[in-house]
Amino acid sequence: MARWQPDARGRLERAAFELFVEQGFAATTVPQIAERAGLSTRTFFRHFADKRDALFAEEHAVPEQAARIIAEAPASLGPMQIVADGFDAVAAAQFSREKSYYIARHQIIQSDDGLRERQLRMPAALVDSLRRGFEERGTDPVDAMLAAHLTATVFSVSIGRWLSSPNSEPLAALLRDTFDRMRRTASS
Amino acid sequence: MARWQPDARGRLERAAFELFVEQGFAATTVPQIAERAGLSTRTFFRHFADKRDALFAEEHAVPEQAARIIAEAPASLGPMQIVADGFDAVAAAQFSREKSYYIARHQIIQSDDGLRERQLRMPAALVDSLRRGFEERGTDPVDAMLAAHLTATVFSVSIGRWLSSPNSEPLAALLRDTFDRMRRTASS
DNA sequence: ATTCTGATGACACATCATGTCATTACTGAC
DNA sequence: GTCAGTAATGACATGATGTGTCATCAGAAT
Repeated sequence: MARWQPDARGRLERAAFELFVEQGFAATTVPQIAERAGLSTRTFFRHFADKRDALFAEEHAVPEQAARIIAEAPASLGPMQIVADGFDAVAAAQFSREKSYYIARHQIIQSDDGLRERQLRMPAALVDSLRRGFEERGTDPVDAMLAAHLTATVFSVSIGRWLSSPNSEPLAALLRDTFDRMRRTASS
Repeated sequence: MARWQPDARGRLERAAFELFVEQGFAATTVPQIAERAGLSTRTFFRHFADKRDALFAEEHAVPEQAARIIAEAPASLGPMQIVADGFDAVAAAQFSREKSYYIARHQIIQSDDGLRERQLRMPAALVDSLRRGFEERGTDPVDAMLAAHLTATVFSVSIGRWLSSPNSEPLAALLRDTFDRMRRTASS
């Protein structure tokens, strides 16, 4: 038998999410989270840089998948062609929990300034990952940065549309539609 | 004679900037900033929500000017036309200090995770301001959001290019060039 | 004169975040 | 088998952050 209960990080994540739902983000303290997870406060800070981080444990998944897709794309394709072809794969692989979870999480984030700010790191990390991927294919740095920003915009706007209603269209359809509208807007 | 020295907020801003340059952001404490400004720690937190905020005192200027430009634009213009016409005015009104100041400030920000995250609020606030402005003109909400993101992208990328070298082209030229390249990238 | 207002100081306090050392189970070499 | 090494955790101390509350005092309003 292991000395400690397994999955300390996961227990902390779940305890934090539960407490944020029950009491709100600002009203829950790190010692409370640690206690519910059966761990010490110090251990919480070994797994997360701060209280907000417990809500962003999966933030690396999208940038990592994006980097893989770009690295594996045929050399003949330009950045925006790769992106257009990748939407379905990302939509299928990410956001695999129940939609109500993402909506609840979104509500927590919107309730707190610090969390809203923290969330801005997600599109920023996606831009970074995309830009690096495009640059490694030889794309001009400015063009790579622009393509990265345009792609992150499509994701941000699509996810916003997806979360705006429990009955919205599937994310993959929203990504394609937002991409088309982005192109039309850019050339208007 | 006034009871207190004037411009407490400005003195705090300058003291903070000096100390960040001298010692680095992480190594300077709020009591140090307050002492150099001749004020109490409590007064610092009356003017700024946190230590990082002292570096972002001017962050409202660009979104406010953007809102004004949109509100005053002829009703016949679409969002991207307003934006294309507004670059020169923004470049002329903002960033009026010595360029070395913005480069030094940029270096401080890049040196600290918390500051990098804090900086992400600037394009986010610009997106918000632009989106609201476009929506008030009757633009479809999704199109307004997309036009806002595209515009913020042009600003972010242009400012990045401008700060990347002390001898870069003037910001206004970079804005126009980045805008054109963004349009080409979007339709590639 | 009196009252009101607004900025500041002083103090207390909870929380956050980190440094440091001890503890304990698991691992692997011998 | 034993023993040293490693990794995760606990325990404790501490500096920094950020806020609530009340007092103080100059100038404005009346």
